[in-house]
Amino acid sequence: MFAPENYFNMAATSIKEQVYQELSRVTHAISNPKRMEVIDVLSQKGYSVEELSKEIAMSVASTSQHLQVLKSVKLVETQRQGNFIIYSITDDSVLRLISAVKELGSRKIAEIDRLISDFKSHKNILESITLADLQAKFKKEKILLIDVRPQEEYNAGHIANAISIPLEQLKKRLNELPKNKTIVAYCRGPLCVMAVDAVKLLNQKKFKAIRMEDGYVEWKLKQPVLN
Amino acid sequence: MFAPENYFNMAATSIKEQVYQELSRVTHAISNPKRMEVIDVLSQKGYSVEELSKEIAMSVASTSQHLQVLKSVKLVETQRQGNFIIYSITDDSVLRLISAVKELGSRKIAEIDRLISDFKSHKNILESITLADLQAKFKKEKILLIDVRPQEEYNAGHIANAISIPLEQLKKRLNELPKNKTIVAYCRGPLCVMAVDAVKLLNQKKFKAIRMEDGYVEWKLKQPVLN
DNA sequence: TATCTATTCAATTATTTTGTTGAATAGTTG
DNA sequence: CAACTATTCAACAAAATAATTGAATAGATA
Repeated sequence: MFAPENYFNMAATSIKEQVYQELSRVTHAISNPKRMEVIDVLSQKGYSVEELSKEIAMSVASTSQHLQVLKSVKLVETQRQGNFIIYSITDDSVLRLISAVKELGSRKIAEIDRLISDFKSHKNILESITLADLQAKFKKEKILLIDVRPQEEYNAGHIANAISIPLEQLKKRLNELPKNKTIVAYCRGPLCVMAVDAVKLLNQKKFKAIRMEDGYVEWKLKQPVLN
Repeated sequence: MFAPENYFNMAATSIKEQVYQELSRVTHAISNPKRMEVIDVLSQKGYSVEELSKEIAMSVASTSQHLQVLKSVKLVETQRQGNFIIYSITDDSVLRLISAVKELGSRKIAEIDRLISDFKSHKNILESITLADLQAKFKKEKILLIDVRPQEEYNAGHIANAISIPLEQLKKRLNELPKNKTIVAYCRGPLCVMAVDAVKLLNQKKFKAIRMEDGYVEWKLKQPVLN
């Protein structure tokens, strides 16, 4: 008896359904605005529950609950450091997933376009370059790349050849910067304004400074894989 | 007064929150097993609501509702054909998103590993190659690539150089196939068993046949972008 | 071992989501 | 223009989710 249809409809269907069930657990985990934010925040560096709860403006217990959800589908992992439990992104496949969501979201949802243009006009964001532009620029002229995020985020990982000057220290450390090079400032990514503020201050002080939209995460995803 | 912190905390925070809100609408749309299945089914070809409701075993009204959710975040789009409204995937960025979810899911969720190994042992799936293997094989030996999905799915798009022999016609069309070439059969992708059945039949009839795990979607995502 | 503290669990309530049924709508075809 | 039909809307009940508070736990330090 040759009944190929049966193979497909018998147990396969139910296994297929179970697979969809499991896969949707992953997307469910990032289908909540707060959890989305958590992933984004953790993309910069590891956080303890308490520290994270401040960053996302939410009670410790709720933060913990969200983290449990993310952990149960292995989007984040834990590691104990003394009294604290540090949560971080499991690996780059998480970054790729979030990046795919962002790409689709910002390309497809009119509302996001509107929000981003609101954001930009509100912030008076003028010139800015991307990672691709940066590489081209590197070849043409002398450039100093500065990372204006908080020191801990720089320590957790940064773009190659960037030096750390956290925004809050910038004003006091102007003497460290050259006037004959173009200064490129970056921070967490397209929606972060630390680099905007840095560039504003630098231009005011007669430095030649521009902002890079992309941040550490965007750069990291473009690096060749080592292992 | 230089108070950079304010820039970040003022309106930016609320815009940031709104962005997360909007982004999570995208992931929410695929955070339901049925909608996940819908996207997967639509990845093969466009479907009318009624046709789709049969494929996913759900009432027409519910199917329509799920489609509205997917449409509202532009994951699917519509096009009228006579009396029917045909739903399809908007573009490749949707495929990339789903593919990122699948990668993360199958790499991270133990449950999915278990389901897939259940599936494989149940189906007695032995040898199979991937897309990468196929290209290498093409150079070394004579190969005939057959697409055993239903005719309409082949018509909607297929791997280059593949010929269409739907599984249900295979037995009658054995005379069209060569004995001196290796026959590679593919269908919808890793979890579809049509190619398994095809290979079983072909081997039984003394053809030299193997199965390719990847399907049309996997192939399409690897093609260079044209526009 | 005892104490201290970060984190997690449990119980609760308000809100959202899901799938159904049956009615309404819009668009096509004759 | 009338009849038909695919699709969508509306209303409902059951189930799941989110955020809070306060209690419990597990691990580290002294």
